This record gives sequence, C-alpha cells and structure tokens, in this order.
Amino acid sequence: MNMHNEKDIFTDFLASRKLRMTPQRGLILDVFLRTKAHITSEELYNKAKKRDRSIGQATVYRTLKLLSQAGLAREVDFGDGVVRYEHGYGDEHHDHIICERCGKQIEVLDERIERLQKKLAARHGFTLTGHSMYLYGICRECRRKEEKG
Amino acid sequence: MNMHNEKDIFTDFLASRKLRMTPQRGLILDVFLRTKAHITSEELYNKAKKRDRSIGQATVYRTLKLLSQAGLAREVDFGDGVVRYEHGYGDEHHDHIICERCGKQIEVLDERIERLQKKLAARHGFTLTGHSMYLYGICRECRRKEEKG
DNA sequence: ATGACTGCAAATGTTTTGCAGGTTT
DNA sequence: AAACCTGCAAAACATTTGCAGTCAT
Repeated sequence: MNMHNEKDIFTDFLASRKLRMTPQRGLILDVFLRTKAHITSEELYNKAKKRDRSIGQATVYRTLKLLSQAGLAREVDFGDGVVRYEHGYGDEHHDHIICERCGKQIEVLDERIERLQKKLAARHGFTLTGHSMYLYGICRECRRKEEKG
Repeated sequence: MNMHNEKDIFTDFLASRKLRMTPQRGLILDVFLRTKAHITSEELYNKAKKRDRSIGQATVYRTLKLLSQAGLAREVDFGDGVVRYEHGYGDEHHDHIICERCGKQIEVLDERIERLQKKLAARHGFTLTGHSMYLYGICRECRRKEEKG
C-alpha cells in the first residue's frame, strides 16, 4: 500500500480507530485535497453537495475533525468566528500573513522567529508544544489602490 | 480633566461619537478595570449583575465593544470560541503563553520577535498593522506534576 | 447481532439585533 | 421632538449532538 497516498493514510487512520472508509468520507477527503487554500466546513459542504446531493452538513463537520486528527488537515483560526482547514500532510508548519483590505493570505515561515519563540517560552518556564502566529497588514496591491484612489 | 483617568477617557471617546456616559456603562467599565486577567463578556455580566441586578447581557456585550474601540480594552482570542477582554490602556502590546494543562496564561514581549515580524511582512510586500501570537506549552508546575505522577 | 455510519432536525453556546419604552439634550 | 440608551426576547451564527434507519462485518 502506497503510504504517500492521502486516501490510504486516512483509511489506515480510520482502521486504527475501528472506523471505516465510506463513500462520504472519501468524497469529503477528495474535495478537500482539491482545494488549495483555507476552506471552511460550509464551503466544503457546498462543493461536496455538487457531487453528492444527499450529503449532510454534520458529516462534513465530523469528517473534517477526523481529517485533522489523522494529520491530513489542520485547523486554522483567523479570529473571524469560522474555523478553516488547510492541508496538513507533507506540508511543514507555517504561519500566516493576512491582508486586512482584500483578505488575501500568504503562508510564511521564519526560522529565526521560531527559534526565538522557543527561547522565549523556555525563559518563562514553558516547554513549547505549538504556537499560532498571524500577521495582519496591507498588501502591496491594496496599498497601491489606496494611493491612487 | 485628568486624561489619565479611564472613565474620563471613555466619556471623552463616547462624546466624540455623540454617545453618552451612563450608569450602566460606568459600572461595566469599573467592573472591567477591577479585573486583572482576561475576562469574558459573560463573566463580566455576572459580576456586574451583583452590583446592578437589572443590567442586561446585551448592554455588556455592546459596552465591551465600545471599550475596545476606545482603546481601553483589547479583544483576545485563545481559539476556544469565547472572546476575552484584557486591559488596553497604558498597557503596551504583548503576546501570550498558555499552558495546555492548567490553562495558566502569562503575557510576554520579545522585541526581537516583533522586529522580525515586521521584516518578514515587509519581505512579502505587506505593511504590518498588527499581529497575534499565542505560544502553547507546558508550564514548569505541570511538568513537575507529570514527572511525579 | 453488533457496531459503525448517515442525514435530519433539534440543541448548543456565543454574540447580535429588533423593538418598545424610558431618558437626556 | 430628536437622538440616544436600556433590557428583553428573538434571531443569527457556527458547530455539536441525539436519533432512527441503514449498512458492513
């Protein structure tokens, strides 16, 4: 079995919990894998519904949780009250920069910051297990538009 | 007028928006100022109710939004679905370290990280306007407990 | 049979909104 | 009067849960 195939990984994960791979779960995984950026449960639900009109919202919510536990998805929280999911397998950790005007997001990573975060935590007696960092700003394009306008 | 008094600041802010200082708003501000750490709207509502039994939840929500806009409070989001408020006036910006076991939070600041964040954003074409950074880990006490247990 | 899975509808929990009545200017 | 403020109840919103029926082992 090719363990670099996400569907196999998921099936394997499910089996380890005595759960099963089902058509719905397969569909949700497939839709998820075909999306590039950060998708919400509702967006995914709408896309999945185009392929299987009978699918239920709850199933999408439940499956996304499973995908997160399987390490195939990662929950990201931009603080606007909706949980988004991004690909979690094979991708390394990264943080986000979000444009406050147009909502564009890019993924970034700065090793020096990562190192300083670990040190900072240690200095306060904490063993770092994870972090979330969101930078908010104005992107080049939006800045240009504002100058013109 | 002593502009280092939070109540005056709030009154001033309200006036600038043609809004009024009222007993309820004053009470909510006072309760807020007496709390140390991060308080939720509901917690604040319960505290305020002890002093004025007739106060309404909606008023607390609305007033906390106003306090944020006035710069006296700041919204913080630990990602658990509840918005918390911390003091925003006179306090400088800081980030948070949260213990995943006991929930203890401490406030931290690292100038080098702040500088690198700005650079990182600039490198990607963004003018940084703000950021949120939460470090998650295990605190010293919880680590000790685990070693014993 | 047993245990898992589904869609649906109802429940949840936080926050927002509409509104009728009251107060300030 | 006009504009603002209040508490209440209802609405809104994302998410979770209970359930009855279905399916796989």
